[in-house]
Amino acid sequence: METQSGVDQPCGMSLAIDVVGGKWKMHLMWVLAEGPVRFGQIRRKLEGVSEKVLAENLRQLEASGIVHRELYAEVPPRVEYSLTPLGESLNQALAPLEAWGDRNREELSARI
Amino acid sequence: METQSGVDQPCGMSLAIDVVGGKWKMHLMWVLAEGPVRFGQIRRKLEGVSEKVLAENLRQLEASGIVHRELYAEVPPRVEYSLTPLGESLNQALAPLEAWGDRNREELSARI
DNA sequence: CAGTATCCAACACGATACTG
DNA sequence: CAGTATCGTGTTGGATACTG
Repeated sequence: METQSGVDQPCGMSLAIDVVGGKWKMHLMWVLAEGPVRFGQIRRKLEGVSEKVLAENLRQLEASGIVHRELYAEVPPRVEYSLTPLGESLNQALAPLEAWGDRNREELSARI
Repeated sequence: METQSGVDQPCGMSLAIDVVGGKWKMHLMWVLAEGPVRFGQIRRKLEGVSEKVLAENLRQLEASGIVHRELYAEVPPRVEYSLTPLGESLNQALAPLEAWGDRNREELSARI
């Protein structure tokens, strides 16, 4: 991750982007929003992501205080990921952006 | 840019990220929001960006229909960049995310 | 099951020089 | 002034094999 895009006084956007930037974190938020999920479940929902990258992204979101990781001492091991309150608030803030993308889906798909 | 992060049915977020992803486009939106600006002005406001990268980003935003490029046939040449209506609407959608980053600045700066 | 360890490829970014 | 052309580099992501 490219922490703090070299701009003078980091605006809120910079911080947000540092948190959810990259190819998968946004999709991850989308999956996590539906409730606690296990590692394998996420992999299946986010078709195309490698184990390495998924693990990395989860660690980063965890470090940012967005995701909570609950390890159950069982055999076989079980781990559940969920959003923290901060993560929930981020999801709220993300909603308008998603709505925007939906509203302009036609126009954008044609151009990108 | 990483168009269409390989997920089945692209959610609105994917589209939005494809548009404003990368290190500089968000900051660019921030600068453009204040009104028409010239290439050199943008360079000075976004300290650290190279001419090449700035030009690339502007071209991409232009292609996405977010930015309008107005060329004045003068000597020396003058070019002004501004937000299109679509760009303005994107800015609106971005606002909550920025507000979120501002609200949680303390907490995030410590973690990232 | 839930990861970690490696290795590799693609690409975004950066620095610099040059042009209409 | 407003770019384009080139070249080099670091980071991100992908594929695969292996482990507690």
